[in-house]
Amino acid sequence: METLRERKKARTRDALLHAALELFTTKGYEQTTVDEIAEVVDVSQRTFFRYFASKEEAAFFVPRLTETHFVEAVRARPPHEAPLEALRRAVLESWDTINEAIQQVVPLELHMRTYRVIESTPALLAAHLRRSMELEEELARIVAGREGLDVDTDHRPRLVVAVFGGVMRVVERMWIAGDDLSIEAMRELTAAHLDGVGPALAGNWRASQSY
Amino acid sequence: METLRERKKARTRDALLHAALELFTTKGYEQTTVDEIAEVVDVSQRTFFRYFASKEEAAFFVPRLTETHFVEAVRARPPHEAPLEALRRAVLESWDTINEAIQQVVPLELHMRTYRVIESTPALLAAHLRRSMELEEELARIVAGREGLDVDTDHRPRLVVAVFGGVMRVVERMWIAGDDLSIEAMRELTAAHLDGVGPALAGNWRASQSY
DNA sequence: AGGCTAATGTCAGCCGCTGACAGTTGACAA
DNA sequence: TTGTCAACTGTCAGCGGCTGACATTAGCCT
Repeated sequence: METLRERKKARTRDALLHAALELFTTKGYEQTTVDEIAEVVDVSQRTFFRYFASKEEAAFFVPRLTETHFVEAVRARPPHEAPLEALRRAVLESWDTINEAIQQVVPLELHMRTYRVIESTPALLAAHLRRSMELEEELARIVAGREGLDVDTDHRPRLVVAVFGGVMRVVERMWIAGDDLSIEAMRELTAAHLDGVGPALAGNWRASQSY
Repeated sequence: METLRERKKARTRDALLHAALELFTTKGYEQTTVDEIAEVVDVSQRTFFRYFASKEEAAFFVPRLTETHFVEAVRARPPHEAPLEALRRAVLESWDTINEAIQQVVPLELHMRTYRVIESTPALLAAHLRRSMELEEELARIVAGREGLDVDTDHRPRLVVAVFGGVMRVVERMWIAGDDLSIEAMRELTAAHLDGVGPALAGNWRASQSY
C-alpha cells in the first residue's frame, strides 16, 4: 500500500514537471524562471530544487525514461542478431511500448513539444548530445558483450554504435522539423534510415576479420 | 601600423586568456571564478565579460582557432579527392601547420592541458559536442558541394561526416587519455584510425547508386 | 497522544552575467 | 599642443540558478 506521504510527493513532482514543461514549451526554456514554475505549483523555489537537481533536469525527465526503456530493449534482444539489427529492432520495439510509460507521467503531446524545445535551445541541445555520448558508450559495451569482444581493443562496437547514434540524431531532427509528430512517423523515419545504412555495416563480424 | 590602443587590447585579452586557462588547468574549471581570473590580470570582472561573452568562451578560444584552420584546409582540398580522403588529408595537414598559429596566442602545452579540462568537465564537454555538431553540419555542406549533391535529399554527405566526426572524437579521447600529448602522437592516432574506417566508406560515389 | 522523521519554507549568500552610468585614456584634427 | 570625440574601463545595482543552514510543518508509527 502506498502511503499518503509518497502520494503527495509524487503529486508535487508531477505538478512541478508538468508546470515546467508547459512553461518551457510556451514561453521558452530560457525565458522561464524556476520561481515561475514553483509559483504555479505553489511551492517554494527551494522545493523545486529538492525534486530536480537543476532546471535542466526537469526538461530531461521524460527523455531519461525513454532511454532506460530503450537500453533494456537492447539487452533483451536475442544474441544471435547482428549488432545493428538488434539496435534497430530495439528502437522500433521501444517506440511501440514507451507510450503508456510516458503518458503515466505527462501527456504525450507535451512530451513531443518538449523535444522541440530541447533541440532548439542551445544549452539543452548540448546537454542532450553529452547524454547521447554516454548512452553510446553504454551501448558499445552491450554490443561488445554480445559479440564477445573487448571494447578497448576492437573498435567495431563503438563504430556501429556511433553510426547508429548518428542516424538516430538525424532522424530526431527530421522528425522534429516535420509536421507529423506521431510515433508512427518516427517509426517510419527510423526504419527507413536504418535500412539505408544497414547494408553497409551489417556484415557478419564473427566470420570477418577486424581492421 | 598597429595603434597603441589595439596593442593594449590584445595584451589584456591575452592576459585574461592565459590567466583563465592557467587557473582552469590547475584548480579546475568549475572551481575557478571569473573574479579570480580578473583579479590576476588586475581588471574588473566586467572587463572580462567585455572580452569573452562567457567563462566558457575563454576555454574554447583556442579550439575555435583550430576549427576555422581545419575547415579552411578542407575547402582547399582538390575536388577530385573522395570526401573521406579530403577530410583525412585536411586534418593531418592542419595538425602540422596549426602549431605556430596557436603558439602566438598561448603556449602549446597549456592548450593541451586545456583540452583535458574540456573533456573532463561535463559542462564543457557538452558545449564541445554541440560545437562539433555544428561543425559537422558545415562540413556536410562542403562535402555535398564538392560532390554536387543536395545535402537535404542525399544523406551520404552527413553520413561520412558523422563517421569522420565519430572517429575524430574517439581519437581525441584516446589522445587525451594517453601519456604522449604531442602533435605527432595525435597525427599517428588520427591516421591509423581513419585508415581503419576508410575502406568501408571511401567508394566512388559519383559512379555508385544512392541508397 | 506523542515522539520521530521526512518534507517544506525561509533566509542569506555565492556565482555567472547584464545594463546603465560615469570616469579615464588614447586617437585625431585644428 | 590642445581640445574634442570615441573607445575602454570601473562601479554599482540587480537578476537568475543554485546551495547550505536552520526552523517549521506534517505524516508516520508505537
